[in-house]
Amino acid sequence: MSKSLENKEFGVKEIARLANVSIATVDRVLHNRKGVSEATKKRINDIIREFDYKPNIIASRLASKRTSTFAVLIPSSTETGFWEAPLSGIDRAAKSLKQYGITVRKFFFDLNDKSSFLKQVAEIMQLQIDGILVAPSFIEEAIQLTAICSERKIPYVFINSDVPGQNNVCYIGPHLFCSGYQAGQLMDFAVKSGKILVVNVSKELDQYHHLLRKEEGFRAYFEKNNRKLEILKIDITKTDASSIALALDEVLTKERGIEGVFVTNSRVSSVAHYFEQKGIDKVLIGYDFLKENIKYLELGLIQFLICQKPEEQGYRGVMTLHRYADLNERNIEDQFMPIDIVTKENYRFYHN
Amino acid sequence: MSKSLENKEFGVKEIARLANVSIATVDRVLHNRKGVSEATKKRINDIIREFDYKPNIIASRLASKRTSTFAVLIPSSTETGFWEAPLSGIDRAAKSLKQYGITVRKFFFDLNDKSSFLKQVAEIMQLQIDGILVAPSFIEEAIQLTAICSERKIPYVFINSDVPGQNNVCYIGPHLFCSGYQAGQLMDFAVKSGKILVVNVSKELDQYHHLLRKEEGFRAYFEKNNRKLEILKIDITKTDASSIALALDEVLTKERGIEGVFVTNSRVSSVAHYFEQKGIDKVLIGYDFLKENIKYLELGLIQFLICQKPEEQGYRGVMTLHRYADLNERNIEDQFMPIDIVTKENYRFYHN
DNA sequence: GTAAATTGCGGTAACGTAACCGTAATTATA
DNA sequence: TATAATTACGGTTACGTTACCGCAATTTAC
Repeated sequence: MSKSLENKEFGVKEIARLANVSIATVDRVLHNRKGVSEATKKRINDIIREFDYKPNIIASRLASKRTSTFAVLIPSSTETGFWEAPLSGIDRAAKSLKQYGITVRKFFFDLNDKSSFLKQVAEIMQLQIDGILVAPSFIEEAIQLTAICSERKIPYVFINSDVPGQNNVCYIGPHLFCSGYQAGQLMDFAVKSGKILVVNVSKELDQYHHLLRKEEGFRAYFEKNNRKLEILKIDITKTDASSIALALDEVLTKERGIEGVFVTNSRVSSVAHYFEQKGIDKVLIGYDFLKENIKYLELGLIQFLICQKPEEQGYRGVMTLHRYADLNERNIEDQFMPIDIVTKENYRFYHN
Repeated sequence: MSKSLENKEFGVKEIARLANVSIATVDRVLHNRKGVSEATKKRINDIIREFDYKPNIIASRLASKRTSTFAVLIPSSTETGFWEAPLSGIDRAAKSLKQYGITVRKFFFDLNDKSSFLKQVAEIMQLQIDGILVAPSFIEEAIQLTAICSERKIPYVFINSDVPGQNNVCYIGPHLFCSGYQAGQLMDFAVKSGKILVVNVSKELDQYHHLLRKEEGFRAYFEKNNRKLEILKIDITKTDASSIALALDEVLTKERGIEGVFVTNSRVSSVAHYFEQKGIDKVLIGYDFLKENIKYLELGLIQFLICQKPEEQGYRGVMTLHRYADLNERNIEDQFMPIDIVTKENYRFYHN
């Protein structure tokens, strides 16, 4: 409500006055366009540094009418619906950046089809783009993308899964190993004796190594803490209910005394469904705040869900591109999501 | 990097043209200042509605040089250091709003001295303020504040603890009952038999009823789930180590078979310290992501900490004032913080 | 019936930055 | 040496909104 009165703000005009040049020249220096002699450039830069000039980004945006456009490349909504949350975070960020003239264009690929990824990349490259937020689900293909981006000097941020050493702005997503480790501790709390079963459910080989990292973390917990429980595992490479039932039937009849089950991804609801059908009561731990999972959490068939803020991943992803491309921030750090423990009692308050 | 070319943006100029008036008149209508006949006002408003005019807030802020100032009124850093986190969130928000000409002024009161609260209120009221973020630790005094604010039409947001029915913009903080309920579930997981002890540590009567709400939630869990554990409780009204040791000594010698201890606030580290000294090993659950607490979490003396994003409370508090006062949002909902479960295995990733 | 107040509105200068256009002065080219 | 190209800079408009100043026309007061 109040006006800033005293504010003889220090701006280009003042710099120009002090340097005995026009504001046009100051502007040229600020955007290091050419047409300024080294001498005046130095003079101006000295003043800028001395007075720690910070441009008024409001006026800047108004004058330039500059609009950034970012591309987002993520899987289209999958069976599990996992990507709905990041998408909604992306939309939230897009909405709040819209008023500053920033546009977000969304592109989707099919998780079952690597070529669809490259097709979308080609599509994106047609456009004038100031940055890309990408889920590098396919490693080879993701590396191809980074090559193109590097050539065109387009910054890119990885979301949800990482491909190390790719000169990306940063990574935003879970720390897989540690989340598995956390699952180990929870399992240890809930199961006092008996065997434990690790279940990996995944059709895609590319996804499989993510699951493995979680399993490694899970096992590491028991090792580090000298818990000598027997840990079994099965890989289920089909995701339909009957395939899962079959696989579980087999292992549960063969192996007696399994008290806890750890599903390394959001497919935990399938296992819960199976338990419900068969009236089995075991400690069940899995991943992700999905409707189906919450249903079984509520029913008491799932004890813990580990969630990693998928919505926020999307939001942060876009915002990070903004910080890098529009606000010129550099040295942006990787952003590991918290390892949230969601239970029957706190899920209502969970911010995805 | 690209410019918005086609954008013949629909603005006041266009409205003026369509309504056959000057932009000055449009501006008068937009800010419903007087000096416009009912007829033209209607004409302009119709156009505004028809074309769904949205003002360019960039230009608006540039032209108006309007700067908001918000006051923050929270406890000065306490023994436990709890308020450092909200404060850092407040600073983070202040920093990112600064470039838009928004100032945040911080005021602190002493949690042991109600009069210091009112003194700071008087201080604030000297200033031109566009909103207040306040921790209503003292109920009576907080109500006095709201009365003054209502009179002066200053909006206010409550943080960390609520005083219902005060016409505040919204409340931002934990849902105490539910967080206690969650603690109940965790305790139930970790303790299979034996008695449970609830410990309330607090000097201030005003704070005590917050603790009670958590205790109620805690007990409610066991009741709802038909767990017939015996739940004992003690109130400790002094916070020094020896007072706490004395009280715990007494109850632990009198009552045998206590397996779990629930401390209803961040004083849990004091209990952990006592356990460490005496070599006692029990399940210990408490509150808040504080250095001391994390230390004992790391050492395995505390099993679970329930945390409610104090940093984010501060951040959201300021941002909410901004949304209300600057962006003119209305009907802002209460923002209950998630009930985060922090363990030895995930605290490194916790975003406070 | 004249003076004073009020109403309704238009013109326009800011706000701080961006960037186009023009033009001297200098340098390169023929 | 005349002409073209380049360099180095200034002047100025534009971005969309705000808000001040001012002026007719109308209404009210005396």
